[in-house]
Amino acid sequence: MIQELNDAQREAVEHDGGPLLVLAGAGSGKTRVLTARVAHLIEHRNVPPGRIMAVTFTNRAASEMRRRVTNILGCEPAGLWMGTFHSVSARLLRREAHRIGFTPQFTIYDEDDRLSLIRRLLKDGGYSPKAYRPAAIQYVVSQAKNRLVSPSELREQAEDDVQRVAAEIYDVMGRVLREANAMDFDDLLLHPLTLFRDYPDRLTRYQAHFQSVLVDEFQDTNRAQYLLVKQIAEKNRDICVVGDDDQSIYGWRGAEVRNMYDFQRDFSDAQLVRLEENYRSTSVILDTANEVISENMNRLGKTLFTSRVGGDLVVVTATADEGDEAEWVLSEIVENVTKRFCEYKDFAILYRTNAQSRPFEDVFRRNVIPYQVVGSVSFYARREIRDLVAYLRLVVNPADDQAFIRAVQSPRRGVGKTSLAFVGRMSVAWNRSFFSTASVADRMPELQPRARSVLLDFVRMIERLREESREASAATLLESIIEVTDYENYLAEEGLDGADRIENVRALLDGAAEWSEEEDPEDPSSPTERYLTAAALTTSADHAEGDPEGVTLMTAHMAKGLEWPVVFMTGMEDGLFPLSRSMETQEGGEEERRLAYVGITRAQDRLYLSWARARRRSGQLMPGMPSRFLDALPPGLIEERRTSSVFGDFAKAAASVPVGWDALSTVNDENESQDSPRYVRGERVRHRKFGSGQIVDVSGKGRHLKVVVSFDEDEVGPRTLLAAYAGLERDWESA
DNA sequence: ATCCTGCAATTTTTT
DNA sequence: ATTGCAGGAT
Repeated sequence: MIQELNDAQREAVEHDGGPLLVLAGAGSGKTRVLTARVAHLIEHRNVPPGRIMAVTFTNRAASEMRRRVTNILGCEPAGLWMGTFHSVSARLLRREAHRIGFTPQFTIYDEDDRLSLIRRLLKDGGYSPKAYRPAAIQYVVSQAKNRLVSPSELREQAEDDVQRVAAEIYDVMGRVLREANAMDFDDLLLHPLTLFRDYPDRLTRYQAHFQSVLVDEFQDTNRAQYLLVKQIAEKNRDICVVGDDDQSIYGWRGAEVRNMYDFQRDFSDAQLVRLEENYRSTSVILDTANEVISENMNRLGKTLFTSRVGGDLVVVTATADEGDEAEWVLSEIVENVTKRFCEYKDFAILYRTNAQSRPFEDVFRRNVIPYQVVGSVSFYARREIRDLVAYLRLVVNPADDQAFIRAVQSPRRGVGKTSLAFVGRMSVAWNRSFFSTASVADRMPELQPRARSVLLDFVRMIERLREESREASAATLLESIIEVTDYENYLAEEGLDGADRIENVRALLDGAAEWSEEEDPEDPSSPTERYLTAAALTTSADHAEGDPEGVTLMTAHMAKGLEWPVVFMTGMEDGLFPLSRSMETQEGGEEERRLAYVGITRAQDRLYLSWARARRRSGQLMPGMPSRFLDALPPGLIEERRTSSVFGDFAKAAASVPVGWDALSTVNDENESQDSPRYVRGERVRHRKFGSGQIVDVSGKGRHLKVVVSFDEDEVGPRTLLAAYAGLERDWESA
């Protein structure tokens, strides 16, 4: 059943035989068009699902689209190549791996793996990670890859030392990754291009295979991504790209809006369809959005309209600080829920940076309001999860040196820096993996006898697991890993912290169990390999923490493509939104404006904007001025408010701030006692994990403030906590 | 030589 | 919250 479509939407859905560019404004039914088109291809043009490639940018968007296509068709479209660019590429590369010097078991290195690899390579090359920050090197290399710049080209272009070193690391890293049978995120997009260049018959095959190609969020594609879909679609020329230049917010990741112009040049017969009717927002909200975006110079230009004329005014509120802001948001939500019969899940709180979620979480928890945070700390980033995944990776791909380095040291088994460094040197000398080098440790008299036997035991253990892996699912394999490493005991020895981690391990097993069941005959890779692919490509953004029926908290970036009846855009201060770092270039400035536009257009019925007169950033109290995006708003569309705290009710403002920030100490020492919440010996506090307790000692200042808390729970006892990270609250109940 | 403790740095946005 | 480093204990 195809839902009702307007003329432009129908044109895009049913357009047959040729390239199609859909300029889809915010809320114009873009996802509906894409899903309807996929369903249309399958149902009415008899295209087998396995010959359709539909790529999106986030896993969320992909699963949403799959859900909706399933809904329209009434059954799961088996074999459909639908997913993120990275996951679709990974699937393709697993089949073709051997042609480009990999095995189908190749590992995907995530950002953390790559960063620690860069650190290792810097040291091997004799560069100090202090002088050449790995993060900076990684950024330069990644930008180069995204722009299809080779190591030698980067070296030629290099303007400073960092870039020269980056070029060298880029060069070395390419070889090291290949030897480790591993690819990083950028490689997933680049290797298909290499494959097609070196094996034109492969390109011909995929060109013939894919009858139809669809691309969502086309404005966010980088050069490699565009070339990939362009090449695949060049033969059949049935390619449909959907995008909105006003919502291009990933320039920092290499996205080039230019691809939208190039599409029209490369496919000169491309049909252009504009979706300009907005079905989401009231005209008040839409006019506000248009006002904000209209100040940008570089636009393709389009006019959005809505039939939902009028609507509640946009509320712009000045608050005292981030705690006051959070309390104000809370009170508006509570009022809306009681008076307007909204549900908590109708609300979203958007912010520029992840760090801003904290005050909201504190206030919601204190008032027992259900909420979910999307994308703060990734499940897969936790130490215990990374440890176990490292074992899994090593079992599947023995050349994965990063996995070896991690697994062999955790749990501690007596292999330390020195032994590991020696194995590393030998592995470079012999041009073999760490694992294979370790397997002949008995022939290395330079190693301590103890290290020798430990390494051999470790190698044997992994090999036994590899034997087992032929039969076993990812979940069973993980269970074996946990058993032979005695991992739960290792965690249990860490005390209460460890108990929490054991819970996470159980969750990992549950997640892996689901993967083991699915089987896809089209796909040559084993369930375990596919599980690892998913684990590597699943980011924090895919996992919401908390109550799915509650208020949603996320960054404005994450919100793209989503909508809520009521949206709060918070932290609307100059320097924060727009972020000052981004304002260094004109490009960056325009992108911030587009980000604001994205945020505003998420709202269906009501939009709130708020800013704080002062805000603690990295433990420092910073004065704030309203965002320049607020200046542009026409008076007729907005209602200005301020919280009572703004009128000098400092006691309330100070009390509303989570304890733990000794904020003013560096700004103004005299006012310290007056304005900054601080810890007092004897005060009762509560910790998320450890429960309630009493402060017995305080030391340090600013962001280094430390407190010793004697917790009531006997198992926990006294603990020293870094206030800035502990997230302590005042214990109101027992106060 | 390994491991433990304490200190410092990290975070703007994400695959 | 995690990681890596330095220095001291084992």
